[in-house]
Amino acid sequence: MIDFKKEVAQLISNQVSELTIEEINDMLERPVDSKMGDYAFPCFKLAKSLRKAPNIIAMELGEKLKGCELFSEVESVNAYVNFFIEKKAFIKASLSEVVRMDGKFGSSTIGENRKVIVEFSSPNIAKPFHIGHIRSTVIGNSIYKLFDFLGYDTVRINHLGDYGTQFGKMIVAYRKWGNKEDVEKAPIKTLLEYYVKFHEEVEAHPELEDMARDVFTLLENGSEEEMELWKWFKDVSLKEFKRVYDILGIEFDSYAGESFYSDKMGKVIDIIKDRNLLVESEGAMIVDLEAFNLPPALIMKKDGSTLYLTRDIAAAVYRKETYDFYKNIYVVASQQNLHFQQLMKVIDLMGFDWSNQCVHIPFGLVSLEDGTMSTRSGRVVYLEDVLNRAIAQTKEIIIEKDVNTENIEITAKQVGIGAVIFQELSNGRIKDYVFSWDKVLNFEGETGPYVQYTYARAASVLRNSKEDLDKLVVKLNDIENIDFNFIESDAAYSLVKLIYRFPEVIIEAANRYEPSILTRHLVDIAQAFNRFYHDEHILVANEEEKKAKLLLVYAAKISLHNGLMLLGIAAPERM
RNA sequence: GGGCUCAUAGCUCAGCUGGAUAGAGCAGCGGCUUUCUAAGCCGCGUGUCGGGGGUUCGAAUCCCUCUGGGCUCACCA
Repeated sequence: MIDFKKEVAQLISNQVSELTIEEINDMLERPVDSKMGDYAFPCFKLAKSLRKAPNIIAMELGEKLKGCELFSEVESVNAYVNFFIEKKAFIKASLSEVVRMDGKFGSSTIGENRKVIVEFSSPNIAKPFHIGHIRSTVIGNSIYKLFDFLGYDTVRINHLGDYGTQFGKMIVAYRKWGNKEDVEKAPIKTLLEYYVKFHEEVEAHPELEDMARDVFTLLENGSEEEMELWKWFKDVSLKEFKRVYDILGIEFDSYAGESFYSDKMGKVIDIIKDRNLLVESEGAMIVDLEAFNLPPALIMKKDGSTLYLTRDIAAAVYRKETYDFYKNIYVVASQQNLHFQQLMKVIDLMGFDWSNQCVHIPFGLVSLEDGTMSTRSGRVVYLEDVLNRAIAQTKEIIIEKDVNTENIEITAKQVGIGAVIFQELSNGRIKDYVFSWDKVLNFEGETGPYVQYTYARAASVLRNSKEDLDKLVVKLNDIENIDFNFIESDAAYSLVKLIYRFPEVIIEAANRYEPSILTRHLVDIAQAFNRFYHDEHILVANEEEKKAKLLLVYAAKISLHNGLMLLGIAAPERM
């Protein structure tokens, strides 16, 4: 595809020797108002070296650049030189690209032969999968899809919280107050009750803590009875988690959680020792990070058992050895910023030059209207409930609107789940937010259903065109014979512009690990499409006009489809 | 107290590595369906961009400082 920005930079570069083409490219911007042009070059920086007023420079430069074929107009306004791309060339370049990519529009091979690991979701065994977990799950899934679409080899890892003293507590609690049937009926809910009770009882009976620690030590040493219970807890929990993943359509390549690394820490500790990093402090073994303005990293407890950080170091080393990753991405809450700073610093000090290939992608906290979520106090909104309620509401709307859809169940699921995921990916990751039923169940405006609806509209137009879709695309392939005059209106042209930018938006979203950039762009495309759809009639009698417009609809439809897919959202053909 | 982070319209938020009059959605009011899906489209905004300094031709954007919220700081994960 023609990179129009580069073309502009080249033109200017021919006239301006003071700046390199890269510098010019960086300086080029898109004017706030498209009436001012497609690209703008500000001349302020040249004022010093040319010893002229910026507006004079702009005027002179503008004169020299007039009359080149890719640009219909070059205009100087104040200190800016504004470029208007020749519309037909632009439309042709944009839409040819969509057709050429044959459904894969927006994808790339820039990541070829590079392995990217995305660790995400990572819930704790025997704890509820609540609304707080949606962030890592959905953001991580989208980041995975973005990298996958850009050609990277990807590995999705669910780093389960399946290890630690908490399981000592759980086993003690189960033995004291539990019974098998209850757990089998509602595993996580019941196990959580035991866990809560443990914390209540421990106030009056502090010896329970010691029991829990002892039991965990037994578990760590592979004691059969404890292992069996732990395995059971894990199995029933995973079954519940998978139910949620199925609804969301999310899969993992590996469920290697914390316990997976329990036998891989000795080696890591040896390296730390060999490097003279391990020092004793208050009975525990630490790596002193004071020189880096960080609190000490605890490697080993007084009693010799390891900690979360130790396991994460082992996990990183294991992953490097196993996958030889180009990037090792952790989609984990911002609460753990310090943890990851320490993790990466220790890896660095251990002499691994790949420590900077590990990247923590933090996100903000979800709280409830009555405060922070707390599993121990039972103040929690289950993710599964949110999803089911969104599906139920969608079903009501479908029935009320009497939508022509083959299968209400499937459509309701696609739209309901889409609404929840889209809402989650709408804003910047780092922001904290308060969960609100009103918000997730609102389907108007900048929402998932709005984008899906737009997609369904486009699909409907193509259906109604009475053209066989496959044949249509082949026909459209004949780009030379399409008269782009018919899609030069403001409404059509602004849609083309957004479609043109779609591939670069995907790259930016991946580079910044920020799916919301894509989410926002999809809303823009949907808005532009709806305006076009409303203002102009597509299935007109004139065959030439119809052909041009259908090509645009087709391009919009593919963009929306691929965009939604990258967010982990289905694109329904009817709704 | 130290570190990290956030603060933009009534509410929820965009605003890319500084650039031309700061933008959406929601809520509110008013329009638009003999025409391809009204989950739609169009119109209506007097914002100390938290306050104060600084850098710059130019700052919501970069630096400093203050205020306010969130997270976090040794044997949990």
